[in-house]
Amino acid sequence: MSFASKGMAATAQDEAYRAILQDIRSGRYQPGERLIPETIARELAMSRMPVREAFQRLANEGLVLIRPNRGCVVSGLTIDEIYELFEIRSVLEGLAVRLAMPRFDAAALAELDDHVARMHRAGAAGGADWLTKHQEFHAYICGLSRRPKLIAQIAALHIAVEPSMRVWLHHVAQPAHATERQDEVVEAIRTGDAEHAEAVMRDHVLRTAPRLAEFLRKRGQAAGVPSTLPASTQI
Amino acid sequence: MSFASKGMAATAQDEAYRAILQDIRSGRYQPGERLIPETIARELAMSRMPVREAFQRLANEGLVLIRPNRGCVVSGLTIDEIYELFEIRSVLEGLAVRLAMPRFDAAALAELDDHVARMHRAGAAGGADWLTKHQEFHAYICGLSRRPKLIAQIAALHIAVEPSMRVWLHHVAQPAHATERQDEVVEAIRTGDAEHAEAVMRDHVLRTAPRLAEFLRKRGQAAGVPSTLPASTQI
DNA sequence: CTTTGTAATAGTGGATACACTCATACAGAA
DNA sequence: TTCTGTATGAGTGTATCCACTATTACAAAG
Repeated sequence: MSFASKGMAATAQDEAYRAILQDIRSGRYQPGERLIPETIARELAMSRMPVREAFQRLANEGLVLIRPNRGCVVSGLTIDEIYELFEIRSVLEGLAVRLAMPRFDAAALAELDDHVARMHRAGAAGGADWLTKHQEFHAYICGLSRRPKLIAQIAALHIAVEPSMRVWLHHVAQPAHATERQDEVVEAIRTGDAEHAEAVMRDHVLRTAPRLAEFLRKRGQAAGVPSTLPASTQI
Repeated sequence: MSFASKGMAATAQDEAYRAILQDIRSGRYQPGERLIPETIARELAMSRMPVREAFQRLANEGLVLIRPNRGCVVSGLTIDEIYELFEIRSVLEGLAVRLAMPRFDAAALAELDDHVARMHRAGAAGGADWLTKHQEFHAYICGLSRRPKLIAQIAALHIAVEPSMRVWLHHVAQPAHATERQDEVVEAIRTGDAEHAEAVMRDHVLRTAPRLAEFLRKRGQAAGVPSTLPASTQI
């Protein structure tokens, strides 16, 4: 289930949130595109209000930008922002794998191998869901850390770069190429050395950034609408 | 200005957000306390609606928990959650200081010393604003990393533990004791070794956790209302 | 042809109204 | 007395309405 939400929407607002999130992740709503509450509300057969509240949540997660009196646009990422997200993800996933190390017994390692195998299959099949399998691989490792907030933060980071990753994978990259790197991570975990595993994971995460960035630069994209921070937490 | 928001509220919703956030940080709204939109709306001379949207934002930041049809409560942190937040903060601030290292010229180092001096003064005066000065110290270092999202995340973490920190500092701890540790960080920065500075910062951040946790355990507090993840980002 | 002022329109933020859910208190049955 | 069902009230979620803002198109002046 990777980084998707589970359960059913209890409320209209939640339903709106999920629907919009899905459409941003999948790329249906492109960066820079303006989201009009009324339109989406009609689509989902509800009123504007729950849609607006969904916007709030999305804005807090940085997926959308709300400017007062000027509406809501899907916030693309600049190259710098993508780098930054990968930097953050590298240390967080490094932490996660370090904390997860004590829980990697034989069963966990076997399951980890399964994940890698699934990734390989999805990659070889040229399947578009390699990305999903890749996220599941990372999610499995992070999950073993048993740190709910850490897991949530990492998940949010995966989601933030997902749209960019999708166009990248769709247009050029052969996932198979990326897959071989995963083995390094698995190997490091197998050594049992937590510090080492952390370092390798950091490295592994960071390695993707420049390749994605280069692709986006060539496409001239990713200069869309710079996302902004939640207005709250500024220094 | 530490981790406070700047500028004026452009919208009623923003005003509500700031007001509630302030009251949670200061401890006026205790963990477990229920927040009734109507009441707060009356207090701020506005309607329920912007207050509700403010709740959404606060919920996303983990400061508040919204259960469908059951209202909004201030979410205290369990001991485990406090540890987790410090763990996350340690790697993020470690990253921040590493990235900030190239920008620590003579001027920056001087300003850093100023921050430490201010902290010492506030601590010696038994001032309640030692915490603020301490946050400013960290914020200054993080700010030099020039990573907006990283800075925002760290700020959010500082805010999350702020209520607990306030009761701790108010009841027992002598900030002066904590202050001497800062010098280690400054010293490490002065060496110019980024890896070393990162390690020291990690250590510095983590050191606070057990002391705070022990205090809260003795007080029997911190078992308030466990905060939850944004329903969105689960694995 | 460009610039500036103005009108029309789309869209946003907020208030109010209404329907539904949950919790509490209380009455009656066991 | 204890348990269960019901009624009542507080509070939540959503829809609709209104006032205001911003943007666009267009017209008049330079």
